Amino acid sequence: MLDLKFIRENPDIVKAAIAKKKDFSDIDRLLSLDEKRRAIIAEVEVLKNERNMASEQVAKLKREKQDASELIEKTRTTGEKIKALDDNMRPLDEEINELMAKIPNVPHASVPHGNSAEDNVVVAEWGEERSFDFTPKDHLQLATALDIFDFPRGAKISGSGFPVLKGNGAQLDRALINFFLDSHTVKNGYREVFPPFLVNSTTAFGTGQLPKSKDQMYYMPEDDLYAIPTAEVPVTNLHRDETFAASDLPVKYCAYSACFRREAGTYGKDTKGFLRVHQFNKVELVKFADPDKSYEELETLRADAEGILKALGLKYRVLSLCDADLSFSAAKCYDLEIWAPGEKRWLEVSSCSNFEEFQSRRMNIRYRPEGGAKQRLVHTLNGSGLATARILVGILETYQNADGSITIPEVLRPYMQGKTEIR
RNA sequence: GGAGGAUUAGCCUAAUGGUAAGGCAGCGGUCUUGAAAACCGCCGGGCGCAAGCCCAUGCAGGUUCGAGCCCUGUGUCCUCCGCCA
Repeated sequence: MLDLKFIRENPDIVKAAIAKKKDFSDIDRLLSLDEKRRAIIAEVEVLKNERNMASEQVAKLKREKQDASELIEKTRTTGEKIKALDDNMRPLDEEINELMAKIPNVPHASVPHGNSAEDNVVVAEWGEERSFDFTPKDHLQLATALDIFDFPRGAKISGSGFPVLKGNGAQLDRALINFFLDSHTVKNGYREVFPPFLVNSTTAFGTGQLPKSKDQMYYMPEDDLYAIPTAEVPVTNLHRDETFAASDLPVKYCAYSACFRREAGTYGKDTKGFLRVHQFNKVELVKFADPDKSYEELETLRADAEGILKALGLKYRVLSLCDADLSFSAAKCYDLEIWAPGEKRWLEVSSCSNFEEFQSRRMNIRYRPEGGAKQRLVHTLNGSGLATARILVGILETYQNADGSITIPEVLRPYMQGKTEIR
């Protein structure tokens, strides 16, 4: 959520951001409602002051055992006027809140301009493309032959897009989760959290999934709970309605969770294998940062995610998303993409974003600066570190051998009882 | 699922229907070689240059001149019963 005052003072900046993100929020409508609302507030505050003073007089008269009935009668009409004005204001408040909740974040100045994902800028590339002396297969062919993924049975028990991992595939997935968590907790200084996978609507609102992306989450109406699309949602909400001391910052968490996504509207896209599924495993990194240092924190967050890819020896590149491709809540975002030699394409495996105050305003997460100054909103950041599904694709395709076996990357072997290959 | 109880600021705790008191923690200062103690100030939010005004006792309504307090609905937590890995 943006600051209404900021919108009032910078309507053109906000309108430009809305246009870029192909959003339809009506800022003129918002500002006209805001103006009406503020006029009513000015009026009603005078009346409330009148009423408060009169009530105090009544109290005084009663204490002195004097008659107050005349003043009470006079004040009755003031109360009625206040009620009428409050009633007028309620629909304004509601519509303002609704509009505010749907206005996207404004891109940071360092974000490249563009019109679509085509205009994202490659800011870094790492690793050599592996050369093959045979024709590399794609992950689905490899996994099917090794019997480590089972899509048909996943479809039988849940539906399409719910893969079953088996044998070495299940173990490899678990190895990745543990490797990610160990890397971030031991080397990178994140505190591990294991969050609930179902969250209430207030929580889903806090990180920005509600109201706009309601249809992308699985919802359990009996209990009014949502299945989390990412651990970002519960972990960022850990500190909702809390205030940090400045010396606490940055606060860094990593969390494993299963992630559930309806992927409504994407049918027909990436239908093959493990590329786009309704349930997958992910280790998420979340930071709460001093607003003056959040862009440095974004760089280290990105470096922490990149470190995993380097350790796994996967060729990757980093994109700085252009303003048109930025998500609803993000002010700036880097995507990490690995090269999949079987698919012969780049696969997004991580998004590292700075949300600035956009989420912390929704969640009321503050900190008190050094010297006891007034509380300020913190900046929140998060990034995948990483998702296992597409990493599995990258590993199978990159480390495949001519006979269809897979060499296990060295860093994962301790997590797989020292095995060196899957066959 | 049923029955009770609780809910006030970071924490703890007050307030015959009369306009949120106090303590702890924290921050700033005085004092000190340094620290502690002691003392002074600040310590929910918004608007305002300021004086000040408005809002705030889980949330939403209602009654009232006036609601932390009374009424209705609801959220959350705790305890007990039932069921259960």
